[in-house]
Amino acid sequence: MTTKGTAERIIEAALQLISEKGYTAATTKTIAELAGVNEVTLFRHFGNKRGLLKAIVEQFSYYPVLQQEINQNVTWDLEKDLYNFSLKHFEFLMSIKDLVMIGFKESIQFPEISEEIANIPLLIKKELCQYFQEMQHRGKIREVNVEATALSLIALNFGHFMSRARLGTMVSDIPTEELLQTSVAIFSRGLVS
Amino acid sequence: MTTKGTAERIIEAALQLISEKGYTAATTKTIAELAGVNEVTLFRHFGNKRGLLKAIVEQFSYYPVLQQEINQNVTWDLEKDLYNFSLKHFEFLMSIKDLVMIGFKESIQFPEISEEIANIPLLIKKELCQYFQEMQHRGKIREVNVEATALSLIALNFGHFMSRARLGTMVSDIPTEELLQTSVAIFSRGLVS
DNA sequence: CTAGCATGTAAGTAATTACTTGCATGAAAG
DNA sequence: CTTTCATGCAAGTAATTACTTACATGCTAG
Repeated sequence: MTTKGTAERIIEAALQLISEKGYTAATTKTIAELAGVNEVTLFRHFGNKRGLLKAIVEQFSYYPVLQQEINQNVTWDLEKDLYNFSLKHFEFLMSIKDLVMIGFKESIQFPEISEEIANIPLLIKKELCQYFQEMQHRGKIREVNVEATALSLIALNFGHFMSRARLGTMVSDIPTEELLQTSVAIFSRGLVS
Repeated sequence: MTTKGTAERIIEAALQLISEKGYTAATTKTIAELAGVNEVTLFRHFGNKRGLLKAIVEQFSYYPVLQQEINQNVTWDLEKDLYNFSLKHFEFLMSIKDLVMIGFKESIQFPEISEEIANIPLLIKKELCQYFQEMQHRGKIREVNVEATALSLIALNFGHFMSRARLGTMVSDIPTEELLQTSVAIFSRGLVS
């Protein structure tokens, strides 16, 4: 089907441009140009500009979260697990970087988006809480507020992601893996009893 | 002088609207309305719309960074110092929330802004590196990559800030102080030798 | 009192924007 | 071969946008 191909190309172009310039500044004309499609084709597919954004958000909500991948590779070795998770978390965020940026840029104008992107940390928090609770039962980490702990690790990874995604190497040129390794090393040492 | 008053009101209105809707979607008309000023007054003060943004960024760069405040209250008690810093860091980011948001929203369209906002973490990193180095000399923390450590703490606080600033209590309703306290407790425990 | 200066008001302009309509084309499917 | 369907192309529209010009008003300093 060539139909699906063009629609996808339009969505990709819109994703890129809206994440770069914002919803209003990304005009339907430039989106169509980038997609290599006539502007009318865009309206025939999505009705209007908001329909395009809606399509993006829908694609967003169907995006597989890294839940399974986290649970599968658990070794119950704290530092190893947290490093593996943080790396996966970081790479996941990078892979949906454009979507995350749109979410943060247009969250006030389009509240639906805020709800969608808030789902990601919520799901991850849930998984992490279960993991930390089990680690507490096993006596491998000390008594802490598991929710606050989970949120802290998420914030840590998200902070690294935002720094790299928007500022690149302007703040530091330490390789991402090394950065994550150091932060996870500190974090896991701070959790062991 | 009423002049200064109006210019400031226009900047404030622009700050709010551009941070909410983005540069393009925040029209000069709505900015003038929010400032309670005629639209032409805006152009008489700043020439054109970009001049307004420039004025915002300039105000931004003259903003006092929390450097002194960090150095003044140092007790060389790791957890106490880091909590104090994290709270100040968080409150500082919240106080310039609109500016930070503009920085992240328009960093691609207006690269000058990126450079300005990248300065904040850079300055803070420098201060933190000095602190951690001194703490290492005093034998209070173990041998770690101080730069990566500083960046991690900054990322941690920034992550908390972004979560609260954009998602509010959607992700969690734990009070900010409690969150910061937990994350700093883990972080500082992970640093002690 | 008056001269200057910041602001308001009214009106307009050229460009851009989202979106529409009508028609041509070409490829695939029956 | 013909019908259907996705797309391209040309042209246009109403609304909005950044920005300008000309003139009126009111406050303040000398």
